[in-house]
Order: sequence, then C-alpha cells, then structure tokens
Amino acid sequence: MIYKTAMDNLSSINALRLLQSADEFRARLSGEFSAVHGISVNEFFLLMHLDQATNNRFPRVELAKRMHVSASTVTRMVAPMEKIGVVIREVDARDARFAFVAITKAGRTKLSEAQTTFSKQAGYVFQDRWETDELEQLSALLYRLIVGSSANLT
Amino acid sequence: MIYKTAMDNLSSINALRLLQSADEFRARLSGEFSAVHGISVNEFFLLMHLDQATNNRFPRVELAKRMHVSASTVTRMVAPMEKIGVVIREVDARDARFAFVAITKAGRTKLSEAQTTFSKQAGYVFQDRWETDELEQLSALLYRLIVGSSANLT
DNA sequence: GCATAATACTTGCATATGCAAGCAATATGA
DNA sequence: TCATATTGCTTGCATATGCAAGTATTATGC
Repeated sequence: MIYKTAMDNLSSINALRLLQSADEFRARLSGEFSAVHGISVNEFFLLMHLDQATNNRFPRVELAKRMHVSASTVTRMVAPMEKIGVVIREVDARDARFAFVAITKAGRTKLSEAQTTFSKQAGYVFQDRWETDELEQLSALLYRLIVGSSANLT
Repeated sequence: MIYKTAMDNLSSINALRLLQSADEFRARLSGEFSAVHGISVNEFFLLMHLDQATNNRFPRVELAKRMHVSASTVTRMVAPMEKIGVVIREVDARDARFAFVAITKAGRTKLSEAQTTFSKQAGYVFQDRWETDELEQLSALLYRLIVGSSANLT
C-alpha cells in the first residue's frame, strides 16, 4: 500500500524546490553583496527596478508592490541609500503625496558593479554545468510564473 | 549596435526569474500561513525538516545549515515553538553539547494542516494552468539546483 | 464648496535575524 | 594528563521588517 501525504503531488514538489533553490542562491548572493559591494540583495533589487523604470524612478508604493515588501520597509530602505547617494527623492509637482525614488548616476554605477557579481554567481550555479537548451527551458518555465506580475525584471 | 549589460545572459535571467518567482510564491504562502495556521513559512520549513529526519530530530546546527539561517535564529525560533508544544528539546546522552530539536505529535498535526495549505497554494500557481509534462520538466530542472544540498526536502 | 473618503507616506512598536562574544562540553596533542 | 582547540549553543547588540496608527494631500459625493 502506498501512503500519500499532502506534499506528494507535482505542484507541491515544484513549489518546494522553487523555494529551496531560491533560498540557496539568495544566501550565496547575500554573502557576496555584503562583502564586495556593501549592499543587501533587496537593495540590489530596488536599484534594478528603478533602473528599468520610466524616468528611472518610482513612487514608494509602486516599489513596495514590485518588491513584495511593505511601504514602511521601502521608506526605511531608501533613507540610507539616499545618504550614500545612490538614490534621490523627487516630489511630484501635480500630486504632492507622491515622493518618487530615483536612481542617481552613482546608483547606476553601483548597480552595474553589483550586476557583475550577480552574473558571476549565476554563472557558478548555471552556466558552468547546464546546457544552453536546459537554460532556455528553465527560463521559459520560470517566465510563466512571473509573467503578468508587475515585478518581473526580465 | 547592440548594447549588452551584465544581466543579458541566460544564467542571470534564470537566476533573476528564480528569485522573483520564489519571492512571489513565498509572499502568498506567508499570508496564508499566518492567517490560517499562525505559523511562519520558516517555522513550516523547520517542521518539514524535522519530520523527515531520522528519529524526527536534528541538532540546532544541522537545522541552521539546512534552512540557510544562523544558529542563533534556530535557537530563537525554537523557543516559542517549544512553548506551543510542536517541538521538544532532547539532549544527547553521549555528547551534552547537542541539544536536539524534535517534532512532537502535536507538531506533526500542525505540519499536516499546513501542508494542506501549502498544496492548495501550489495548486493555484501550478496545477490549474500547467500540463503534467511541464510540471515534470520544471521539477527535474529545479532538482538539479538542490541535488547535493543537504537541505533538499523533496 | 465642503465634509468625507481614499491615497501616499511616515513613525511607534513588536518581531525576526545576523554577528560577535561568551559559556559549556568534548576532542586533540604534547 | 592536562592545556589548548574545537564544537554546539546562547545572548547582547544592531539591523531589518510588518502592522497599525498618524499626517498630509488629493479625490469623491452631496
């Protein structure tokens, strides 16, 4: 007789593997980013979002949605980033409620350096031991998970 | 002319999509778990690890490695879980340094309930809009990312 | 046009987590 | 054997983050 638990289905296995493999990669990245660039993975993602935004800026609420964090977290993440000059506050002339976060030239430089590290770490995990067609398969499948999400950076 | 950035390679795109899709699913799970079961995603994973361990228990350092968190985090996560009776402390007679964390009967019940929620959420993301062969492709590819890691729960 | 609602943001408080230092127990090496 | 090193765990401190309440600004409905 076969005992089936709630986790014995393909969907659950995929969800578990997704979370665990992401956790593992994030842990690698986290160490590299803090050691090499002095930024966190979340700060990296914040800069990535800004870099791809129209006018290189977003209101705080929009960043919060895209990053799956609360508005207060964005407020508090931005403060030190403003201090070191990678982002700057811009107010909307038409609606004073909006306080845009904009990436600066220094921010783009920092981002570019961090992207190099990101690529290198991604290379360790994928490039060196995966075939191109496997990478294309995986990226197509993962794309289906984030297409439709405003958060997608790719 | 084509401008290439550091992120324009397949490995980086896969890494980005992996992190972002996992973030999105984790955010869904987090809300469900705290609302329905009163536990965090990390507490769920802790119980999952214990449930699959020999004798249903692990030393704290082993849990820390598998969960990609620090030893102090495990210490502090376990305290309230012990209070509500889902885990219990067991000392090793041969080496008093080891303080095992063991899952209890109540813990297995709680885990089982949470697994049902996990499956349901995984179903929303995968089952309802993916073909079986796509699910099998994805699980095989993700497996390559965690095989070799002691953390793998699948 | 004005009271009320909605929106964007900030802040107080509570929880979560990592790092470094400290403690206790075991292992190692002379 | 016994001083030293290593290992597992805990704790103090700093940082990160969510929720709820508060503030300021704009939108809505009468």
